[in-house]
Amino acid sequence: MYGDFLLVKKAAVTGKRGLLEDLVLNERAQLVLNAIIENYIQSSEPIGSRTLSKSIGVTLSPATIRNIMSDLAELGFLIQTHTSAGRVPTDKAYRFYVNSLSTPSSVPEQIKQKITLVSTEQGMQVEGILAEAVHLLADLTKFACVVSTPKASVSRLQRIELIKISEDRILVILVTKAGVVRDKIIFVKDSHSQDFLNSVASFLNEKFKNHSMLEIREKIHQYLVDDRNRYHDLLAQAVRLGKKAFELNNPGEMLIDGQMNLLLDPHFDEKSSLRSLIDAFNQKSEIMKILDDSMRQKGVHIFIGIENDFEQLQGCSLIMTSYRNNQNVLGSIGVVGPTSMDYKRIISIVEYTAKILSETITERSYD
Amino acid sequence: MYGDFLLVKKAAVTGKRGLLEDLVLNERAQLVLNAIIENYIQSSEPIGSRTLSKSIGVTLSPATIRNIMSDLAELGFLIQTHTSAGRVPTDKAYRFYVNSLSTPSSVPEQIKQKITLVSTEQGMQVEGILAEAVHLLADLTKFACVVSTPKASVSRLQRIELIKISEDRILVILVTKAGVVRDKIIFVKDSHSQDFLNSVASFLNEKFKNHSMLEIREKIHQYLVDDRNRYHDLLAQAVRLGKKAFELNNPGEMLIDGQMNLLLDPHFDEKSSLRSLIDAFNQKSEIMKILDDSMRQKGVHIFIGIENDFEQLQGCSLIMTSYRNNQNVLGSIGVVGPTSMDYKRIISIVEYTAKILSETITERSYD
DNA sequence: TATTAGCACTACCACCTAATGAGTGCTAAA
DNA sequence: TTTAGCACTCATTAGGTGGTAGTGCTAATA
Repeated sequence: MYGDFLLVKKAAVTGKRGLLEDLVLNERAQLVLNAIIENYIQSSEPIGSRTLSKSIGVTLSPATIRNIMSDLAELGFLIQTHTSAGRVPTDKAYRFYVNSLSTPSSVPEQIKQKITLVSTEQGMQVEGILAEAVHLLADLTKFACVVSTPKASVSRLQRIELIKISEDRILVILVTKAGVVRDKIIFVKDSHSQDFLNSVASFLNEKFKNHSMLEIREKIHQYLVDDRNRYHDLLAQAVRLGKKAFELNNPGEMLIDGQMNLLLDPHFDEKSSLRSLIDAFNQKSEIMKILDDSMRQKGVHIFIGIENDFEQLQGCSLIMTSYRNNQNVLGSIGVVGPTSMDYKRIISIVEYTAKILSETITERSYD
Repeated sequence: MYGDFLLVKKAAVTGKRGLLEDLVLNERAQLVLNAIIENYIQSSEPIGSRTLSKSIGVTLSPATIRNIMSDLAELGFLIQTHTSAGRVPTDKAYRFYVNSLSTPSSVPEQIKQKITLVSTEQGMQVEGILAEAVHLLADLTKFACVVSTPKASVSRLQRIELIKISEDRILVILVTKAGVVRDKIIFVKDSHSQDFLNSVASFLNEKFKNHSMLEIREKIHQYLVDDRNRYHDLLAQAVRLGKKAFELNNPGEMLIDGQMNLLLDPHFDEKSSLRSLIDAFNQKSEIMKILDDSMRQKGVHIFIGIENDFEQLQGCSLIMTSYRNNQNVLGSIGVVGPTSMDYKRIISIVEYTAKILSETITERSYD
């Protein structure tokens, strides 16, 4: 009763060991599974042995296919919505499918042409470019898309400005090498003249230009613990102001576009799945976490359904990748869609968009 | 066959003239109509004479109510979805209802407590405050909410900074009195030293501080046409750079939140109305136009269904109002929801949120 | 031994039907 | 002017039917 005969020792091929990973589907089973998946991705409807036997390249009778399907179901790659219905791929099947996509399919020339960012010509800043990129991605994929703004901690200082707003408020403007301008207000006890602030700013600029925010914070900390009384007044003040200026409570932001695209997708038309989607997008911190994680490793990251740690997203698949300038990885961009998305196509589009985005931002960077 | 007997000459009351406006429903018709509307707002289901006769305060038999309803239908205040169904209010009915809401119902204390903006405590800038406000509004109303960022043209200059990025690029940072920091890059033919840019900036600051962007642009234009050769070099350069710096192609932006809330509303569950909603939110310029218009007049603006110029929004009602600092009207904020929304409640929430937002931003302004 | 044909079975779906019930409009009586 | 009564309409629901796409099992076949 086992579908074991579909399995082949992977050990023979790679020599690796594992629980299920050391077993691999035999060729015909793979063929059938892939056919089912690709068919389902297109039609969004359960697929049966009869139709499959016609659409598949090899000549296999429906009965044979039924046997294979039955075994695949037993192994957890397929499920039936009800007894007499066709089979539908599980998350496990999609994972298998995605893993087997070795050749990164290239983006069709026709779509490539659409992936261009025009905002750069309009003197727009990084956030504007990101907004355009995520909008473009949403438009092309017809799913929801997210992008995280460059992490402040890794970006390096181009310039700091201190502007006196009132007796006790100073506007801090940080320009990073990546071209991001961040501003915040700090409150101070004693009033400083604008001239004084200028000196402080130029001191900070000189001292910290080209250093990452993380480094800067460390160095300032160093100054402070070293011996604060050893420094002359300007320096002491500069360090104290600098501490406030560089400690950004800004958790990093993200832009979302095309949320509503998901509604047109047949997979999200039940009220319940809609609810969790809404929840998911309201809890930005969770999505932010995923974007952050995707920054840390190279390449495209794919989270299929149940693989998502965040429960509300377990009905979706995410495809994420990072973007960068010529110096640093800055953030990540990706799509949120149904688990039955056209992975091949979407992956390539996300990849290519990230590439164009990286190029655009690199061009824009202040190096 | 006419329902004319429901009507009373309004002329007798106000002395004004008009087409339909000089006629007003008699008291009992108003009572019935209001009851139907309020009932429908709660239940979202067509309401019949029987149920109404029970729920209404006055004792009126179903038959009588039927007569009144029939007349109201003839006057265009009610429609039937089909012959044997109850009646549903039309846009005209909602308009009537909204107009008759004389006393601006106050926000319940319980909700008032929820309407507080905390971002101001975190050194966040105006955009962050706006984001919080619109999110709050979406959360309270469970509809989609929009807010426009302060118009650059009306905001007055607090300070300009010019930062040399590369030989041919200058980063311009504009800080407005309202506390908005805007940045853009301008391209120049010949390289300038940072020192020179500092002189230009301090010249521009001195000359234009406290003036609105609109005024500044006019003045610069004046300088240019006057006689550009009459000025000495610094001034000429300053004017030329200033022209570039202050001509913002930035069309003004808006933030949207809670779009997905609309999906849970029973009125938007048909695919077609969903499509036009998605279109509506993708075409930001149209919504922007409405927000802009709402800035120009005082008070709350209500657009009910068909009253919207923008076709895609004709299935919705919009409730908009402006927010301001102590000097200027800065932008507007509002909700987009079904025509059958609880106007009384939503209006008061929008109004109160805008008030809190105005206070918060005023506090934050640099005056 | 692997594949396939045949057959019984299942469950959804689309369609029809009849019954129900909430609602209307009209008319005549109060 | 209001209301009771009555005939009528139409959406909704439940029950029943046939068709269809699918399954699982078994026995025959290559």
